[in-house]
Amino acid sequence: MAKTTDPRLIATRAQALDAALGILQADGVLAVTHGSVGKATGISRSTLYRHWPKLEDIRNAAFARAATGPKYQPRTNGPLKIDLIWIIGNLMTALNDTPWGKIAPQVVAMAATEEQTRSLMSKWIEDRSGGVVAVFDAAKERGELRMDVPVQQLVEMAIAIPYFRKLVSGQPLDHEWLDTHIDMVCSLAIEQPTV
Amino acid sequence: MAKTTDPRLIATRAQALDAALGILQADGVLAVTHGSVGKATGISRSTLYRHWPKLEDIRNAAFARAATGPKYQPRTNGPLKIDLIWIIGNLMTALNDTPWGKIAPQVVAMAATEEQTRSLMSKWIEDRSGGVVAVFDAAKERGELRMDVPVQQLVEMAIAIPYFRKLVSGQPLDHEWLDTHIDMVCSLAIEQPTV
DNA sequence: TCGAAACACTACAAAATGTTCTATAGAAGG
DNA sequence: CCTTCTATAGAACATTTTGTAGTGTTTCGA
Repeated sequence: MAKTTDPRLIATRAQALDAALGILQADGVLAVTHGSVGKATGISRSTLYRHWPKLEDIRNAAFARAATGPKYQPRTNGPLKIDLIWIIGNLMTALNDTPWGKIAPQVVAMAATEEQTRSLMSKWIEDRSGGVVAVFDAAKERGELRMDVPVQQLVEMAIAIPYFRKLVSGQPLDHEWLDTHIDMVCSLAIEQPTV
Repeated sequence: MAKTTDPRLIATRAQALDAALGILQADGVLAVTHGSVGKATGISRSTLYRHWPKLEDIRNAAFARAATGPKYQPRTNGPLKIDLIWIIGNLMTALNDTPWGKIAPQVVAMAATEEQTRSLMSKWIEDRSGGVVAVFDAAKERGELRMDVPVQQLVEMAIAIPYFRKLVSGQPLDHEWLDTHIDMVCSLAIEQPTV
């Protein structure tokens, strides 16, 4: 909260949140408490309470830490298919291999009852979909897109399906899937040549 | 567990699970405990412990109770668009207006760490997608479908997007959305007339 | 060097958790 | 109607967790 450059403070927070993130991935958001983080790190509970007075605080902070990562720069040179494979491939990697992917179900659940968590999730989704919007907008500018399908709907489709597989159906997100997924999106988005 | 016809037992379980479901919707899965359910119903903790010895048991039972509902009979007469509006409209209603929709985020989270919850969720999804599969299969039989898009992918697309809106993006599932969504699915699924 | 802040440690009250025991009330069957 | 079995309520208890407060020590920054 209070901005400080004190290295002790910074180190403590980083250490605590790393541990919290680990617990989050291993045992779910229920298991993340001042007590469990203290036990995992050796940081005393009183210190943790001082940093994050409420339970949601430390949990949200752990979520936020998971959300930090490289900013994804969309390719928008075209053609659409290549750009999409790039940006959705990045999303796929994030869901498969980063902490965010592992804790996504926990975030979704807590977002249902916690305003702060919900805004954190919205922000993450917005960042992601922003890249995809850019890709489609560029394609539209190049005249690659059909006019009768709104961009927003294409974006939602491109993102919703990998999320659904990750959160709900549990089906794999691999390169084979990625290809067919992108093909589907493209066949909907691109002006069909009159055969 | 032990099958009994004792009306006391049946009444107690029903009462407890109804309360658990209410707590689940109001405060999330964290809040569902033997203590909270006991306080809400007047049932003593010892009784609740006897019915559901572990915490996950009572939570899973509440989830299962939320999943009970009318079996959705898909229309498969055709045309595809009408059938889809029916079946996806039903899904929309379920997500909007039934307990399942309200607790879905909690189920997703617990499924990440609890095997039993995961299988419960899978079953629900399977039931749902089964209806949609039937719709597309019937359309295929009627020759309404393009041959180059696999049915499984169409099903996933039809279902994933409403789930994504419900769980993640928080955008509304209303009739206006339903129409555009179905249009999109159809335009992908149906043989385009050569204009 | 000195003050301020971060930290560890302890103590403690309150609540929750899980288990066990007893007594009572209701159900089922002869 | 009587007997047996089972479900339930309630109390008691140990254990753990949670939240707060106070004390002394260490470390940072000026």
